[in-house]
Amino acid sequence: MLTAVKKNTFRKPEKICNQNQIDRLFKEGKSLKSGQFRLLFLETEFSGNPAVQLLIAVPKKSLRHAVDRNRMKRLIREAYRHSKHKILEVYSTDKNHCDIAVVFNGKECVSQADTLTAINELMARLIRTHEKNSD
RNA sequence: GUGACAACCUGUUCUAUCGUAUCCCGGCAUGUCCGCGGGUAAGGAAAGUCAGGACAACACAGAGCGCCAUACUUCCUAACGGGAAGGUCCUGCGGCUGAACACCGUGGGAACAGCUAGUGCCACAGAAAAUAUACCGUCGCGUCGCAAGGCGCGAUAAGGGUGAAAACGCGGGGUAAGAGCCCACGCCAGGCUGCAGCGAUGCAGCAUGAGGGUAAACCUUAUGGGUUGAAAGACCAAAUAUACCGGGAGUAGUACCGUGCAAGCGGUUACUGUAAGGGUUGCUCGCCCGAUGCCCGGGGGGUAGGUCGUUAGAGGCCGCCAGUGAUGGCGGUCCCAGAUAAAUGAUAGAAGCCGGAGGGCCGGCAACAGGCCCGAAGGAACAGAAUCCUGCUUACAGGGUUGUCACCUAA
RNA sequence: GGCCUCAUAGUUCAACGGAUAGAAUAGAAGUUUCCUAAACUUUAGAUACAGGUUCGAUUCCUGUUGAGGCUA
Repeated sequence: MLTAVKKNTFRKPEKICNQNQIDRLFKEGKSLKSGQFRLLFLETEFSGNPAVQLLIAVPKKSLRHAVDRNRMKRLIREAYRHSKHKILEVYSTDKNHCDIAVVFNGKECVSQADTLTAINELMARLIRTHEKNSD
C-alpha cells in the first residue's frame, strides 16, 4: 500500500468527474491564492476512494489558444504529481476526504519551475489550515 | 551571386529518468487490480466551421405560391459555391510603327445570365439626370426705338458652363437656325445564313434595331434544394407521476335499449360525419388522423452512469498506363490516434539547422576588397484530434525547387 | 462539439446608399456662488479590421478579429 502511494502517478480515480461534486466544490469551497493560481478546497466525509481528488481548470478568458490551455493543464498536473504525497498522507491518516480545484488566472503561460514552486506553496498552506481546523 | 515577389514541396531527430491513454501478453487476490513486459499515440493547416457529401433519426399522395442558393463553356468528381482546360471582356509590360490604333507575345483580374421584360433610384451642382420643363447662346415672327438694342411669342440640344455620368463618333446633305431629321463609314446589340469548333465562341455575309448608369436595387429567366445534426441515434443499468392549480375550445346526427303520458335524461353497439385540435417541418388548397380525450400557461418528480456508433477508409505509399490537365485505371505493399471534466507531457543530455561575437589561413610591402576554415552567446514559427471524408479560406520560423524582375561581378 | 446574433463618442442608443455621422449622459473650460450642487454657455471626442460593388458605403457583398446567446 505504501509503495503504491510513493509513486508519482495521476490516474483517473484522482480526478473529479462528477457534476454534483464540482458544483458543491465551487459553491461551498474555501479558496487560497498564490500569484496566478487559485486553489479551492472542500473537506468531506471519507468515502474509500483516494483521499484527495483534484480538478484543474484553465479558463478560455485567460488563455485563448487551445495549445496554451493544454500546456498549462499539463504543467499543473505535473507539479501536483510531484508534490501530492504529504497531503495524501495527512488526509488518509485522518480518514478525511478533500476535493481540490486549481484554477489558473494568468494571462500568459508560466514556466515549469514557477508552477512547481507555486503548487508546493499552496499545498503546504492547505496542510497548515487543515491542521488548525482539526485542533 | 544577392535581394524582392509568385507557385509548389517540406514542416527536426535520438537517448535516459518520471508520467498519461489505449491495445496485446502474462499474473492471481478476477478488477475502476498488478507488471523496470511489448506495440501505437496529434497537423499542414488538427484552426475558421464557409461549401459539399458519407452516416443517422424523423417526415413524405399531390398541386400552387413563397423562401434560399447558384449563374460564359466543356470536362473532373460520390458531390460542391471546389478544381482543370478553354472562350469573351478589362488591364500591366514587351514587340511591330516616325508615333499611335489594331495585331502578336507574355503576366494579372472578372459575383462573366438579363437594365433590348417591367418598376425604382441617381444627393450636391446643373437649363435638363431620362417622356428633355431652354440659363447663356443661335434663329424666325411681332412690337417699341433714328440706331445700338429692349420686350413678347415661338423654333432649336450644334456650342458654353455643372457634374461621377449630358442624349453615339466623324464627314456630308439638309435648314431660318438646328438636330440620326436623312445618307455613307464606324461603335454596339440580339436575329438569320454559311464555314470552323463537342461547346462558350470566332470569321464572313444579310436584313433589323436602341443609343446614360445601377440587378453585391426590387426583380425576370434557367437549374437545384424535405428537416435536423454524433449532445444524430441504438441498447443496457438506475429511477419513474404529468400528481395538482388556472384558462380555453369541444363533447354531433340516425338507429336500438331502459325510464317516462310526453319533452327529456341515461346507456350501448353499429353506421354516418368531422365541429375543436393535430400532421403534411414557410403559407394556401387538398389529403390523413381525430374522443377512458385536446390546446395554452404555471408548477412538480426521476435519471444525468456504461456499451455500441468509433475508426479499414470516396485510406496511405510505390510503380506502370491513359489524358494538354484536374483526374482515372491496373498491379504491388502497409494498417497508421481514438480521448470523453476530455490522453500524446516534464526534466536532463546529444546530434543536425539558423545565427554569427571573435579567431586562423591563402594572397599582398602595407591598407582595403575577396576566398576558405574553426566557431561563443542566443534562437527554432503557426498552432492541439473530438463521427469521418473532399475542397475552400485564414495563420506560419527556417529550408528546398522552379519562374519573373532589380542590382553586382566576369565574358 | 453543433447552431445563431451583434459590433457606432468613455457609456446607452439613433441615422432611405447622398452636406461636416445625431441625441442623452459622462469628461474639460468658463459664467454664477463665500464654496459646492443645480442651471447656463462653449468645447474635444466614434462607424472593429481588410478588400470589393458603386460617382459615393455606418448601410450592400466577401473574408478576418472580438463580444454575447442557445443547445442532453
